[in-house]
Amino acid sequence: MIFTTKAEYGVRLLIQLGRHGNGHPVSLKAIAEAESLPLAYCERIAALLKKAGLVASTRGAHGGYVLARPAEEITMDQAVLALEGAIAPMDCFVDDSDGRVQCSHLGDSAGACSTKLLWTRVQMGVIRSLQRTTLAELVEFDAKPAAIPTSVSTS
Amino acid sequence: MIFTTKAEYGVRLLIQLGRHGNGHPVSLKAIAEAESLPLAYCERIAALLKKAGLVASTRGAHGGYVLARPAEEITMDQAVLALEGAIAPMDCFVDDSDGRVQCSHLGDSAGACSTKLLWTRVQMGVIRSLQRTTLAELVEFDAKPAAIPTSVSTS
DNA sequence: GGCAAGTCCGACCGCATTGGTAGGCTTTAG
DNA sequence: CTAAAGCCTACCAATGCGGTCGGACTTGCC
Repeated sequence: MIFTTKAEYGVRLLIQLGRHGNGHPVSLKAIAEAESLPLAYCERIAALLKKAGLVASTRGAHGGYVLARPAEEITMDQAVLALEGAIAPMDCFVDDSDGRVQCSHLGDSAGACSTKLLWTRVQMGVIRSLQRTTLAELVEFDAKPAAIPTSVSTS
Repeated sequence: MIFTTKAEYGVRLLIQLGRHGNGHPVSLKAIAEAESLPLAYCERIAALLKKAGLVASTRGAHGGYVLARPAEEITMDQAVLALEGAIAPMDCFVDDSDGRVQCSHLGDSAGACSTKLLWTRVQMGVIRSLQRTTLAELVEFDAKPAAIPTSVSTS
């Protein structure tokens, strides 16, 4: 059970955009170098974020990307949904509208998914955790990493 | 972000064992037929559950599997951990002892994982959702599926 | 106008994992 | 002794992921 690197890179990308909170855009090349990520791969990820309306782009020379909204209004469930396609704990869950997904097993009377209850709870746990985290929070955490006692010790 | 079918099948398997709550063991063949799952694959999954001490097996004719503990004491985080290997939202999280996993990126001073905060929260959300669900609950849900209003409507 | 710096877009590729199968062993009730 | 069951190892096809390449198109700037 893991998110792919799309989510990881995409969130990192958003954080970088949040740090350079000026008006003028930041090029992907600069971000890719700062995070040491492959540029071509970042392009595809940025496309996902743009399609979801989280970032805006200006083309041509001195172009680049900007956050389409203030970092406080960007919650991580929007980001991960855009990057990962869906937030479902099991592949029998199919997208319904957006974010909210449901089990798509044969609903024929008896039986159904007995595991549906479990995966639905897990899904809600994930989505709520993501919703509670804003981009602004991550940007701030990135700025002063030593301040917060997260009980996650890096050996 | 999905669990594999190991988790799905494994939980289904546990539920079946919970339903036949008698003393004498149930053969995998019976369960595989009841859930229409490939038998050989179920064997490997049952091995995972056994290694984790969730089920006990008796070999030979009329043998099979039994829950090693009462269904009320089996929480889903134990099950999923046994089946899936680890409960980590990102593959840069490496297993620490069991269940609790941590980011294993280069901890060299500046930077570190700025996304660590996010994935840690998600991980906690998943684990808490799993811990709150016992096998007994799923068995009961399986018995009377119409009684609980889960807001998950099967169209 | 031309050039360089950017975003965009599609095709392609190696690799690891997943889901599943096959076959053969060992154990044990009847 | 035999059939029913657990066990165990090796194998295999398909999928998706991470990543690359090449080429468009746009645009500021000299």
